[in-house]
Amino acid sequence: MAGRPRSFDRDTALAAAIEQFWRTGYEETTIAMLTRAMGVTPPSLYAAFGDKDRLFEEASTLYFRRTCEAVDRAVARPTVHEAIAAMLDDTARAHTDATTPLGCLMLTEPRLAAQREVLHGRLSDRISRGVREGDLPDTVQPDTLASFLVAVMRGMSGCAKDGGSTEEVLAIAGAAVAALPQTPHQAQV
Amino acid sequence: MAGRPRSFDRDTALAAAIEQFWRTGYEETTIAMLTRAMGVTPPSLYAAFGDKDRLFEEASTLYFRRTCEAVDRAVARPTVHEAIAAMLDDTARAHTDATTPLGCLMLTEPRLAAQREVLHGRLSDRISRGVREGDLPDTVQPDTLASFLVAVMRGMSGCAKDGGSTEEVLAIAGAAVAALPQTPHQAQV
DNA sequence: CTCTTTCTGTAGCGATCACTATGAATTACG
DNA sequence: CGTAATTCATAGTGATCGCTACAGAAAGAG
Repeated sequence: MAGRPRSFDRDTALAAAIEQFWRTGYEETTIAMLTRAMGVTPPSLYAAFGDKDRLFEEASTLYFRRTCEAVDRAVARPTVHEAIAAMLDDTARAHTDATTPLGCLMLTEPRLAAQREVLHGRLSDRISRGVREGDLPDTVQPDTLASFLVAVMRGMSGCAKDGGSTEEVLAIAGAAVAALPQTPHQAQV
Repeated sequence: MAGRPRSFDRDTALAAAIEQFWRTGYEETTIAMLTRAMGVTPPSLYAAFGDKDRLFEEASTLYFRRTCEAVDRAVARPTVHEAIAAMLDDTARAHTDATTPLGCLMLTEPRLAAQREVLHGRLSDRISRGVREGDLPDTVQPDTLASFLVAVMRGMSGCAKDGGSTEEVLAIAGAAVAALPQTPHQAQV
């Protein structure tokens, strides 16, 4: 059951597909764009990845996994304030990174609401822990603060897509961090 | 130089076009969708509005004018905090209004960055006035706070488009309002 | 070598894209 | 009325959409 071997690297092609979807979104990305970006003809694309929907599914899932890793790394900081500051700082830099498309696929693509829901849950969990540990006043509603943070990151992504500089997106992140509720014992800087 | 009169109301058709672009964005909106929504055949559409680009231009400009009026009304409040709170509250309700499409065309559509820039400028001006009048500490950078507010509103629009409830979007607005810098003489509630 | 299997590029499928040629229909003017 | 002007609906245009039939090419198995 052997046959002619594939003439391209599947992972490399998938990475190119991620970039293309990232740049132009699901709907505006055509198969022609993908085949050009991936260096593959249509039949090879369909044989290796199924159809456009399944390719997007695979691409966005891999993108999501990487994003989650980055979020987890930031969120592992000892205090909530450090965690959120690190996450927003990373986010601002990633959204304006010159080596990748602008903004964030997960935050931008309409059909990835489920991924955003997962992100929201992770943030909510981290915030809950912060409240338990006294980093935040217990008047804070983790769900609400998590929604706020997702909204801010989405706004940062949009700003980056509009051509906003790293400094401008970082400033948005900074404003959000400065906005976090402080516990009474913390100094207001 | 008379001729057969137009059998549809141009303003009504334009309103329908606004709704359609609002719901599905420029790129994903097809002429077929527009003709159906507007109750007009393609030749009539092209005769009355030019091509798809010019129709979108006209539709988005009218949408923008209305949005600006709402923003101006909110921003006219005596203090910056009231102004921003009113604007974000209105925004949250508008984004989840059941009688209109979800979210905000101006904040969502990639090609309307120029309109967002104008909104940013208005907010920046209002914030500058607030700093001059002592509503905000003079450490506040109007540009940055305006960018932050635009980002939050964009995030609210995205949340609404994802199906978020009025309460959830209002909560984001509330979190942003609570985040506004206070002058020393103001009580921290 | 042949046979089977799998991948390759070419070329094209029907559907839909934005857009329009055409001629009948409907008005005002004389 | 007749004529000019304008809009109307029908029925398409070529281009591109996602996707695939087909036949040749490249591998292992015998």
